[in-house]
Amino acid sequence: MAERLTRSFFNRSVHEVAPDLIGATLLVRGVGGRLVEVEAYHHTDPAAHSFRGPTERNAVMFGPPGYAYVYRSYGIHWCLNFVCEPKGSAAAVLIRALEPTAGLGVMRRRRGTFVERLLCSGPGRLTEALGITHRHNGFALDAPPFELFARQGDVEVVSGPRIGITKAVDLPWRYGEKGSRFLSKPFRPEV
DNA sequence: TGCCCGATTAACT
DNA sequence: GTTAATCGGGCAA
Repeated sequence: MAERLTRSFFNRSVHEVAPDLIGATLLVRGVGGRLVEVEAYHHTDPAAHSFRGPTERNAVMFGPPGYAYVYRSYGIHWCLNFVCEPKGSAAAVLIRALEPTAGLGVMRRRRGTFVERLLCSGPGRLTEALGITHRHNGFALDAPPFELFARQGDVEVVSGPRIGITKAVDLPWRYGEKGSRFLSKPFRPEV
């Protein structure tokens, strides 16, 4: 079995952690799969929730690494982040897509679709499929209901601009598995 | 208190 | 390609 990711895994630069998460396995109560797409955010980054300092919503981002930051998006969806870097950096990785490997039936029921590639291909879809809500905000990532396992074998990681933001749009802080069918959007082919 | 808008998605044309 | 759904956060007043 793959090695479990501990909190020390997250106590590094968000730009080291983000690509290292590609290919790792995330389970929530046994439901989940291989991460194929994430984005990095940092307090010096105008697109980050933490850019303007701590607030009630983003408090977890300012805490220690290895915890889940969950926020409401567009009044409709939940989005899951992993807090990174030493306490105070206010850096986090947005979990955008995964390749389903466990609990497919549960995910289909929660999502209301049988199309496998639409189960977890997008941050809002992923949280719906895994049953993640605001209740998970502030939870440790190395304790139930979360389980995280390091990737096994080689994974080809590509990067590019982040999706759905209007500030710092050119920073290539989106990371994903090259060629995965489970990305929320394809990466622009390298020149 | 009021107003604008967003780390999205699905259903349209 | 365009747009409605839906609502809390953050900031101006």
